[in-house]
Order: sequence, then C-alpha cells, then structure tokens
Amino acid sequence: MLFSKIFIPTLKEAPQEAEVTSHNLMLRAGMIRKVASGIYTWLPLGLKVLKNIENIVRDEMNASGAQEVLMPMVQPKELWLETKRWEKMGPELLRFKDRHERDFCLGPTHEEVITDLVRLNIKSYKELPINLYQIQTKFRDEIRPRYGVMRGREFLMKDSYSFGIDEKSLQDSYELMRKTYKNILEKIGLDYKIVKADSGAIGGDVSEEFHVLAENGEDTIAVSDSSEYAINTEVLLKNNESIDSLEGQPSPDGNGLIQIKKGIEVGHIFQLGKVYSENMKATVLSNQGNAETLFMGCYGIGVSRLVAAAIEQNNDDKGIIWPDAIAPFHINIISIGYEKNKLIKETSDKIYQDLSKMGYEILLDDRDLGYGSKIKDSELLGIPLNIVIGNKFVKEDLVEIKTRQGDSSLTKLDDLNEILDHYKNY
RNA sequence: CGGGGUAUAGCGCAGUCUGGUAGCGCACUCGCUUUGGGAGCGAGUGGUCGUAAGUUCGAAUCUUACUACCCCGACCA
Repeated sequence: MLFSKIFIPTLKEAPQEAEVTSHNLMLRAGMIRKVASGIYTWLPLGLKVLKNIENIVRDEMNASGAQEVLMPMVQPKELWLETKRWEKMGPELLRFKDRHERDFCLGPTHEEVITDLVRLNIKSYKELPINLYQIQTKFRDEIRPRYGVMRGREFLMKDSYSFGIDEKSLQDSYELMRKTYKNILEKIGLDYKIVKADSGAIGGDVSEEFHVLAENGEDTIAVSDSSEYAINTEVLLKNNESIDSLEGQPSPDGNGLIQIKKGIEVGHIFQLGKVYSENMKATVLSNQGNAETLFMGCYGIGVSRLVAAAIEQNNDDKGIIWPDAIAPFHINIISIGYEKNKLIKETSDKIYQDLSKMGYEILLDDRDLGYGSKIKDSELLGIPLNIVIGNKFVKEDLVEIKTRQGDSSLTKLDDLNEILDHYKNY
C-alpha cells in the first residue's frame, strides 16, 4: 500500500486523554479513535492488527476441531431468567426494551444463547463432544472503562463453549483448549503465564487465566522463579496481607520463590460443569437411553485486548515494536524523492512488486517528506523492517536495510533476497 | 458511586487571578526552494472558548447548575 493513500492519522504529540503506553501509542499511530468512553472506532492500521490476531485465533481454534458460529449481540431476557442472571448481574448488563416493550440485553457473554442452541439441536451422546466458538463484539457496561481498548465497554472477543457427556469429556476439552491457547499466544509471539484463578461470578470449578506479562498490567500475579507455576495474588492473599509480603516467600507449588509480576488478562478458561446446563435443562440421551445433563466448559480470549497487550509488552520511546506475526505491515519501503527521481520511483515500485509476490505485506512510503519524518513514522507504527531507498542508491547503488530494533546495514540491491531470507521466519 | 482533575482550531497549549470581543506551536491549503533523523521562506484556511442560565454597558474570564472525558478506589471474562 502507498503511505500517501492509506488513512493513518498519526499524531506527533501525546493526546492528553491517554496516560497508558498502549493507549497513547494506538492513538498516536492512528490505529483507533474514541467515540465515547470505552467505545472505539478501529482505523485501517489498527484493524489490520486486530484481523491478524483474529485470524491466528481462528486458525488455531479450527485446528483444535472447534466450529465457528456467530450468535446475536442482542439477547432476550427470557434466557437470562432461566439462569437467574437477569437478577444476579448488575448494571454491567446493559438492558433495554424493543418497541413491543419486550426486554433485551446486549450480550456480555453467551452461555445462555449457546446452551439454548445446543439443548434444542443436540439430542444424542453420539453428537458429542462439541466445541462451538465465535469471534464477536461484546458489550459490558463497565463501572470504569479505562486504558483505551484494554478495558473497553465494547470489545472483540473469541468465546467458545464445549459440551460433553461426562466429567472426563469436559477435562479433555479443557486440556485441548489450554493447549490451543498456548499455541495462540506463542504464535502471536507474546511472553505470557498461565495463572491459577478464582473462577468468580461465572461459577464452576476449575479456571485458569492467560496473562501477558507487562509492566502496566492491571493484575498482579505471583510466579515461581523456578517453575511454570503462577497464581493470581487475589487468590493467594488472605485477610489484609499486602502484595509485597508475598515476594520472596516459597512458591505454593514447592518450587522456588515467589516473584511478583504484572499481567494483562487476555484469556480465561473455565470448567463450568453443569451449572448452566442444569438451569437450562440441557440434556442428551446416553448410550443407556437416559437423559444426561451436559458438562460444559467456556473459554474466552480478548482479541481487541490482545492488541493493547502486545503493545504494552513491545514498545520503546519511539513507538510500537510489533511481533512479526501480527505486524500490520512486514516491511516499509522508505523511498526518499519518490516523486522527483525516476530511478528511485522505479526501483521502489519494483521492490514493492517483488516483495508483495513473496507474500509480504508492504507499505511504500511515497510521501513528499524527508528521511527523518518517514523513519519516525515507521518507528511509531512499529513496522519490523525498513528498506531505505534514497540518494545512497542513486550515487552508490546501496539501499539500507533497517530493523525496528535498530540493526541496519547497507547492501546492493542484488542481495535483497538473501537479506530478506534472514527475516523470513514469519 | 466516593475522591482528584480537565474542557479555548484536528492535536498540544497560553489567555481566566485583575471582564473590553481570542492567540502560539504543530497539522492543513497555495507558491517557490528543499529531501538519509520530524526542512525553509512567503501567503492563507480553520474556534458561537463543553452546555444552559445569571451578573454586567460588555463574559473565554465572575456566579450557579448541568454534561462529557481522564486518573485513583470499589468492581470486573
């Protein structure tokens, strides 16, 4: 894409509304704009990243055997009455009436709708286990939305729900999702921890959170310094103990000492058991011909939150540093004098074509600006690799290859393929 | 909901104390010169100063009420 044509309204100065790094950078890089508190429009650059993450999530979910569906955002009161959540949930459940005075809510989650779907359409143990998921906009009227899309009211979430005939089936589904979530976070390229958690209001027995480690994380987690063990400090702390008192204590799993870290919760997996299926009478016939209540699990990933989390974990004072797998563009061709110098234009266009054919997402900065402006923007946007074509090319036949991390080298254009092979591990 | 803060051009700000009809930087438009770390000169565009009411000859400025947004807390997949 040509930089001069794509809609990326970057900001030189930090907007006063953003105090958190990822929020600040998403606004400055022209990824999002606010419509109301906790409600955002995604602009082309932000949307590309969002879609990249969404597609990784989708690929891994499909690979696990889960099937994609799309449920409505608007849900009728009647289903929520069945699980008693119409009364239990507070104002975070946004309720309204249609023109016939019938009550509805905006879906903050979809246990009711999915359980209704399954109980009406799955009748035999032979159709189980099944795992259905969607990637969809959720709405929760948070008490205090904050930090941009990190804690928005409207946000994109992948939520999936597994149904099985017995406890064993649930555990298998849970383990499969646990593995799938690890694959997703590793593929995106983030440093994370699986954290033992309080299952909270959703109910059920077993639950673990996936936290992306970052200094600005909202949650404080205790991790062992010598094992994989991690636990949410909310679970660990008893009567008025301070978080600091945990640091250096023996880890509860018996391995090493506790370290306190900050994390951003990007995923949560639950073994719900029969909580919802009992309330909603979701049963199938077993091989004995008996009606058996379904065992249910639910698994969420905050797709839009992952965008912010990735930035929180990967940035410097110049801007964003995207992991290759989710970068909006892999390579930025910084062409200095594009409109004025025919050789530079033709060479830039040629490289653009060649690299695009190789499967890279390419940005070509054709704007009538100097090197400084262009490299600053590229650094702000976090594009992993830059190819600079300017007067060094005209005079000495050299282009500069410069990574977002700061490595740079000059090379003849002939060597480009070889150089790029080095960065080809996307 | 409790506490704190902000609201003046697209963004960042000054002007408010001490009332006199709005300004700076960046961005944007046009022209010329520039082009390897956010270019220069010249000429321009853009604001009923968050909303409403009040005080006053006169309000961005004083008074009152309201709203929106941000931060801390409670809360939260």
